[in-house]
Amino acid sequence: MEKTRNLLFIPGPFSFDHTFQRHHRTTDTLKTMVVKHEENRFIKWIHLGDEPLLLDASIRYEEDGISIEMNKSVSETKMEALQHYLHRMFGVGNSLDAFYEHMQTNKKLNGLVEQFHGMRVITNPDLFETTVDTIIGQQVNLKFAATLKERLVRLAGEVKDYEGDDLYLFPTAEKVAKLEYEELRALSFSQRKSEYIIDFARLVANGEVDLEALWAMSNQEIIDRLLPLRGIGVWTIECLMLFGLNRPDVLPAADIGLRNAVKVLYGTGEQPKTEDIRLLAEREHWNPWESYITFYLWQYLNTIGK
DNA sequence: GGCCAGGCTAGCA
DNA sequence: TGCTAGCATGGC
Repeated sequence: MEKTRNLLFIPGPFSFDHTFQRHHRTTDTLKTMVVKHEENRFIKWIHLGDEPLLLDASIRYEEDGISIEMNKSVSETKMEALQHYLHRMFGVGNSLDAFYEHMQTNKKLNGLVEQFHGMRVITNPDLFETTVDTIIGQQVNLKFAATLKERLVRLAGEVKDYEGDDLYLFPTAEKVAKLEYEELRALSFSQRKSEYIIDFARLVANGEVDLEALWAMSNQEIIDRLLPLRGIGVWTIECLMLFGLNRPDVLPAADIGLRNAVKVLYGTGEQPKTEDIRLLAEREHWNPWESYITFYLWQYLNTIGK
C-alpha cells in the first residue's frame, strides 16, 4: 500500500489510544469507524463532495506533534476537501498545550489531564449526521439510541463490509427527507422523534437550513439559528458544537453524563443540578476549555464503568 | 415491575 | 419568563 503524502500536521502531545477510545454511539454490529490501535490507523466512510470516500489514514508521531497520512492514494481534486475534513475532525485549532497549561492550577481536574494525557477531541464534521444522531439520543439510554441509529442507517443509508466489519455511511439529508414518519415509527422511533428527524432533514435538503454556514458562526449565533427548529433544544445544539463543530468552549451543563461524572469525581453525594455545574465551571474558571474538560470527565466516567 | 435514560414541546400561570 | 406534565420506549 503506497502512502501518498502528509495530509495534516498537528502540534502538541497526542495519544492515539485515548483519542480513539471514546465511546461512539453505534452498536457492536455497526461501526462508525474501524480503529487499528497497533497500527495507529483508522478507517471510516465519509461523505466528501458528491460521492462517498473511504478514509483510511494513519497517525505518525513526529518530534513535536503528529502527522496524518492516507494509506491509499487520493485524487488531487479530493485532496483539499479531505484535508479540510480532517482539520475539522481533529479540531486542529484547539491547542492541547494551551489546554494543559490552563489546567495546571486545577488540582482536581489535573489528575484527569494526566490520566488521559494526549487525548484530543475528535468529532464527526458531518453536521447532518451529528445532529440527527443527537436527536436520536434525546432522553433514551445510549444502547437504545445506538439501536435506533443502526435501524435508520439500514433503512436509508448504506452498510459496507470492511474486512469483516460493517462500516456504515450515514444517509444524506436528501434521503432522510424522503422518508415518511410511519417508516421510523415502525422502527420504534417515537412519533415526535420521527417528526423531529424527518422535518429537520427536509429543512436541510431544501436549503432552509445551511449547516455549512454554522462553521463560521459564534456559539451564540448557532444557538439563535437552530433553537427555533422544532425538536432542537439547547442540549442538542451543545452536542452539535461538541461532537460536530469541535468547539472547545461549550458547557453542556444539563447533560446527565457530565453531572454524574462531577458527582463521582467531586464526591458531591447526590447528582448536581444544571446550575451547580455552571457555578462549578465558573468558580474553577473552566472557560475557554469547557468542552475539553467535559470530554475528559466523560472519559473518566467511561473508565470507571458508569 | 419500576425507575431511569448524555430532552423537548406545549400549555399554563 | 418560568414551571411542569406528558411523551414513548428500551435497558437494567
